[in-house]
Amino acid sequence: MGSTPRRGDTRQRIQDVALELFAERGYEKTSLREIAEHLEVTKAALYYHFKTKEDIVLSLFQDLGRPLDELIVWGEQQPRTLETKLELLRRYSAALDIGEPLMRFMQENQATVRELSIGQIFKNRMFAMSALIRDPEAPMVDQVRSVTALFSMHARMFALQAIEGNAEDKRKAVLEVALDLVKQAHASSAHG
Amino acid sequence: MGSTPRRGDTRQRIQDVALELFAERGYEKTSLREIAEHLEVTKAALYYHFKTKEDIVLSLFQDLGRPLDELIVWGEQQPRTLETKLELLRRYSAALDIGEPLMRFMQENQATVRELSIGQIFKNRMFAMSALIRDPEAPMVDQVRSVTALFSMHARMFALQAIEGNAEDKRKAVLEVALDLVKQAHASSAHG
Amino acid sequence: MGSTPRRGDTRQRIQDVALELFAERGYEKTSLREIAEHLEVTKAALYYHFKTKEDIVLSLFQDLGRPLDELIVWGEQQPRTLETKLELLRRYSAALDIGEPLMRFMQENQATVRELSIGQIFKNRMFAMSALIRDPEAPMVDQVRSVTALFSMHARMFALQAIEGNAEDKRKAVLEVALDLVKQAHASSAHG
Amino acid sequence: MGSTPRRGDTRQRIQDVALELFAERGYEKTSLREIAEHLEVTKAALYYHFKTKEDIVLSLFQDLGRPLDELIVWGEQQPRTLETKLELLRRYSAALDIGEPLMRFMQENQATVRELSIGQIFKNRMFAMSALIRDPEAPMVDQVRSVTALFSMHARMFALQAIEGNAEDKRKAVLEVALDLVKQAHASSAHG
DNA sequence: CATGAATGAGTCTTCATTCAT
DNA sequence: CATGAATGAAGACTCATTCAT
Repeated sequence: MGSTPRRGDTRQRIQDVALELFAERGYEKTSLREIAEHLEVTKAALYYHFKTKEDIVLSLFQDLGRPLDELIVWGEQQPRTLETKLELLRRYSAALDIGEPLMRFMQENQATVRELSIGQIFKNRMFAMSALIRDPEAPMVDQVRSVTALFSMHARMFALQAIEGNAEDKRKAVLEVALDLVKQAHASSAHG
Repeated sequence: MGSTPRRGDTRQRIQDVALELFAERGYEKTSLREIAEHLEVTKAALYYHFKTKEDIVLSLFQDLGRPLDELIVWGEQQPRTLETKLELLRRYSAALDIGEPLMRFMQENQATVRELSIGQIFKNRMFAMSALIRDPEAPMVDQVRSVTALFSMHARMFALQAIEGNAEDKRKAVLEVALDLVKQAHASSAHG
Repeated sequence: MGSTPRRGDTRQRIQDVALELFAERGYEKTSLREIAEHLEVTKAALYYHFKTKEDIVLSLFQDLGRPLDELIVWGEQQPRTLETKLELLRRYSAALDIGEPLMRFMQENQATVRELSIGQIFKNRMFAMSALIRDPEAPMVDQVRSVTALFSMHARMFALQAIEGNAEDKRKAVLEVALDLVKQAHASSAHG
Repeated sequence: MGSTPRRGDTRQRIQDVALELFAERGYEKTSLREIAEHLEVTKAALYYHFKTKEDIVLSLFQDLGRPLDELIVWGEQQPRTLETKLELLRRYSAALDIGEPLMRFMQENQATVRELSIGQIFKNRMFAMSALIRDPEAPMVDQVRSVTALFSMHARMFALQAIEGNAEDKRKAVLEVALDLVKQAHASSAHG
C-alpha cells in the first residue's frame, strides 16, 4: 500500500534509523528532526517512544549490547584456559558482526559516548572483556598482546579498508591474527 | 602577569586550548564560546585569527600532522626492507607521542572528522602509512598483521588503561608487540 | 483577549508584520527578532512557519503577486489591440492598490531583491508586462512611451508626494497620464 | 609598477569602490571588509579617511550630488517658462549620466537611504526639482505629467532593459518622451 | 499514538568600530 | 598613513524539549 502505516513497530524503526544515522554522521550532528524526517513522522512522535535523545542511544546500547553482556557472563563462568580465551575471541568476532553498527558508532563517537551516561557502562564492558582475555600476572608484553588481540578486531571496520579482498576473508584473517596473539601471550607466559 | 595581554601568541594559544578541548569533550560539543572564555578573549577575536571553527581544526591538523607527513616521505624513500618497516614503527611510535592530543582527537571524533574537509587527507595519510608497512602481494593474514601492528599503537591511548603499569613501559610493550607482528608477517611471507 | 493565543493564523500574522516592516525599514535592517517581538512570539516560532528569512519574502511574493500573474495571463489571451493595453493599465493600477505594500517593498529594496531568489521572477514579471504593453516593432520613442506608462504608475508611491491632493485623485490622474501615453504610442505607430 | 601604492588618492579610491559596491549589492550587504579587500588595504585604513560607514555614503552624496544642486540653483534663477523646464530636463538627463551609479544606488536602496541622514536631503532635492518643473496651480493631471517626465528618466536604468537598442538611443528617446510630457502639461494648462 | 505549535538556550558567524603602535 | 588585534552587539539559524489536543 505504499505508505502503509506500520503499527507497533515504530519504536524499533526509530532505533534502526537512529543507529544508522548516529553511526554515519555522528551523534551530535544527527538531529531528532533528521531522524523524524527519515521516518516520516514528527519529532514529537519520537518523544512518545523515548524520553530524550540520549534515551535512544541508551536503548540501542542495551538492546544491541546484550550479546556482549552474555558473552562476558559466559566467559566468567568458564575456566581460565587458553581454549576459553580463543573461544571468547571467536564469539567476540561473531558478536561484532551482529552489533557492527553499534560498535562503529561507539568507535567513532568516543568523545561523545564518554559524556553520555552509557560511557561508564561501555568502559566497564571493555574492561571485563579485557580481564577475561589477559592474565594480570603475566609480563606486560603478553598482556598487551592479549588486549591488542581484542582491540585489533575492531580494526576491520576501517583500518583494513586499504587491503583488497572480500569482507569475509578479512574477518577470518583478523580473527586468525587475534587468535595467534593470544596463543603467543599464553605460550610466553607459560614458559615464564 | 595575571591578565597581561600576551602579544602575538594568541593564534598559538587558540590552537592549544582548542586542541585540548576538542580532544577532551569532542569537536561538536566544544563551542567557540568555551574556547574564547578559556582564553579570556571574545569569540570575535577567534575569528580574527581563524576564518571558521573548522579552520581551527584544519590548522591543528596541518601544524601537528607534519611529523607524520615527514615520516611518510622518509618511508617512501627507503628500500622496502624489514628493517625499514621496523624503523617506521619506531618513528611512528615517537610521532604518536608528540602528536598525542591530535591523535586522540582524531580517534575519538572519527564521525566528525569524516565530515570535515580534513577527513580525506587523514584517510590518505593512513593509507600511505599502511602501504609502507604491508606488502600487497603477501597473504592476507600477513597484511592484516602489518596493519594491526600500526593500528595497535593507537590502542595505548585508551584500550590499555586497564593494564597496570606506567605509560613508558606500556609504550615500549606496545612497540615490541607491533615490531613482532611485522616480523612475523615478513617471515611468513618470505617462506611463501 | 489581550494576549489570547490566536490559533492557526500565526503564519498569516508573520507575513503581515514582516511585509510591514520590510516595506518600512528595509529587508536587511529588519531582523527576525523585531518581527518576533512585534508578534510577541519567539524567533524560533518564525522558523516553525518559514524555513528562512528569505522564505518569508518568497511567500509574500507568491501570495500577493498572484493578482499580477493573473493579469499577465489574462493579457496574453487578449488580442493585441489598443483597448487591451488600456484595460491592462487600468487593471494594473488596481492591482498596485491591493499589492501596494509589496510593491513599495520591491521598489525600495531593489538591490536586495536582486540578490534574493525572487529577483529573477520579479524581473520576468516586469518583462512580461512590458511585452504586453509595447510593440517591439514600433519606433523606440513609442516603446519608451509605453514602458513609461507602466513605470510611471509606480511613481505615485513616493514621487508624487510633493503634489497636493488626495490619494484617489492622484491615482486617477496617474492612470489618465499613463493611458494617454499608450494612446500616443499607438497613434504614432499607426501612422508610421 | 604592479602594486604601486597610489599616494594621496586613497580617499577617492575608497569612494569609487564603495559606490560601485553599494550600487551593485546594496548598502547593508556591502561590508567595510569587502571594500577594504577590493582596495587591498585594511578596514582600519578606511577609518582614517572616513569617520563611519555612513560617512562614506554622505561624502558620495555631497561630492556627486553637486551637479544636481547646481542645476537646482540654476533653475531657481530662471524665469518659469516652458523653455526653462525643457532645459531643466535636458540638463537633468545629462546629470543622470554622470551621477548614474549614485542615482542607481539611491533608487535601489530607498529604504536604506531613508534611514540614513542623507534621506531628508535627498527628498528635499527631489522636491526642489519637482517644484521647478510643475506648476502647483495647474490641474493635477498636468502636474502628474510633469513629475512623470522627471521620474521617467530614472526608468532607463532598469525598466528599459527590455527594449532592444543601444544606450544612447534610449537616452534620447527617454528625453524626448519627457520633453513631450512637459510640453503637454504646459499646453493644456495654457488653455485652461 | 501522534501532531501542530511553540520555546529557551545555544550555535556559528559577521559587522562596524576602536586604539595602540 | 596605515596596520594588527581586538571588542560588543547583533545576525540568522538549529536544537532538544514540551504540551494541549
